[in-house]
Amino acid sequence: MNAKLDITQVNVPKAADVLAGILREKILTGDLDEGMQLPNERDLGDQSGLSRASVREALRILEGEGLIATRVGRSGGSAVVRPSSATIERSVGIFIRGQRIRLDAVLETRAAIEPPSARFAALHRTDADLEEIFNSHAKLEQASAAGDIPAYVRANLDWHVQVVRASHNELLIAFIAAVSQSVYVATDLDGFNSVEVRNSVIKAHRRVMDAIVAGDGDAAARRMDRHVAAYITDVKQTQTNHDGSEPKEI
Amino acid sequence: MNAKLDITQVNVPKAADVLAGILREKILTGDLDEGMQLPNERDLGDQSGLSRASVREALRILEGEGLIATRVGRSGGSAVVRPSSATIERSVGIFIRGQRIRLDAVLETRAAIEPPSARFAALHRTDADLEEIFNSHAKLEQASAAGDIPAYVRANLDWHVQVVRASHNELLIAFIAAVSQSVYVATDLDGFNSVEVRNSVIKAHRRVMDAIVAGDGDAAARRMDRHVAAYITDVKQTQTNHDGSEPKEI
DNA sequence: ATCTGAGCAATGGTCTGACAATATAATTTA
DNA sequence: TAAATTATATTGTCAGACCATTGCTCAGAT
Repeated sequence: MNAKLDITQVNVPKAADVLAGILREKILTGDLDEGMQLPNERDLGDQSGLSRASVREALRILEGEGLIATRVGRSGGSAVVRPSSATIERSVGIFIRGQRIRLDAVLETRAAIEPPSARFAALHRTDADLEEIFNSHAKLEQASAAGDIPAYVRANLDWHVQVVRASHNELLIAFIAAVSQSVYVATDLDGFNSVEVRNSVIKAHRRVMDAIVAGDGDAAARRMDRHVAAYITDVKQTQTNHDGSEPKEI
Repeated sequence: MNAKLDITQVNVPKAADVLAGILREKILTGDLDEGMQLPNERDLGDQSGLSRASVREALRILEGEGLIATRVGRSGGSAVVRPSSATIERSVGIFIRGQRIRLDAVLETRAAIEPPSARFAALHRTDADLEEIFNSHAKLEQASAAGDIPAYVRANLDWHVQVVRASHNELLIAFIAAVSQSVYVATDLDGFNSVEVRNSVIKAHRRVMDAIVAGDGDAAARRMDRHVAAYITDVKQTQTNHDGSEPKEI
């Protein structure tokens, strides 16, 4: 009689995946440090016993994960790089577009993350952070006065990112950067961003900045919360004015 | 004399990147819908004028982005899939490990996201959501009573994910899932998760669940905020008790 | 009619070898 | 010394072959 075995699924990893996994661990554990050069593709093939095609596939995986960067030419090759928030931004962007996440939900997410981020910003900000935030706001006021809506929208989003950047929490920064990227492509509506809306945005930003300068975390969180809530209201208002309130996708 | 041109950088996209970009757009715009089969690699090569190696590289890129899934064998091939949060989880995990983000910062991020998520959960939860949350909590109590710490930690994280899931905000769910994944591997300390800590966690969860059942967003947010703040305090306490308070990496 | 098994066909997985494109290093030349 | 040229090391791309895996087909047994 046949024995009853408890085997879940026969695992057949591809050669490139295995090699990528080995290299990934070496990189993430610090065994291969930032800036270090990997052997060239032919040497990697010899060392691993794989063909150059498989080696290239493994390298391409790591490149997609933002762990290495590859250059052609003499003294080129693959070098270890620090994974940046760019990878997160890319995957979040694909997720939003692929899942057809509605603009409402994206704004809701931003509204959830920004107030606590503003609190951290008020508590942890340095003088350099303040300067960045003020710079962004100056550009915002300038673009608003000039009526340059695209520049205004860009400066607006940049201001929000700068505030979160002052929190010095890299994860929150990455999340906000990723989400903002998607908000940007969707809120450049004309009809929205009227003079009245722009002026109230400027006032709200000033109040938040006051709290951050004063190091008042509670006030910063509260004011940011009111600001983003008002923003969402404005967006919904404009959407229902424009069209018959069909839910907006990105 | 040579003209002075204002060219930033000569762009030399690789063949595979171009093809991947084309296919990516077709997928994200819905031109290629979920479940549809792509042509096989040889046909794609013929249609695009590229070699099979380049086609494979393009497919590998899309696979890494979670946009297609490839199977071998007859009637295999590459099919379009919905990008899931798994891609975000992977990139966030790599980001945390690669940037050497400290456990403090990860917990801080979770503490920022969960209270507003609990608010949404209280406002949007369905009966099915409540059942999932109660199930997770039941497992938590059971594991705690049995003294099974690993199961307890897993149930604990699962409970938090379930709460956020009740918010029905896919982005927040993805972020929490990604962050929790990293918290899990780091908070399975012994010494931590004592009986006293476990009992206070259970009480806090009950209070949060009461608010969610009642649909009281403010209370849910407030109680979740207190809960995660207490959790962070406990973790820090344990760390300083154990060793000389060296900051913990993941 | 239905089950069983052997073979067949279609597809991705891997390997090999070659050549092209490119960017740096080394050399030559003015 | 500085500029131009050549050499070289490296990735990028291609073509073709064969292997591995999976599902389908169909003859034959029950």
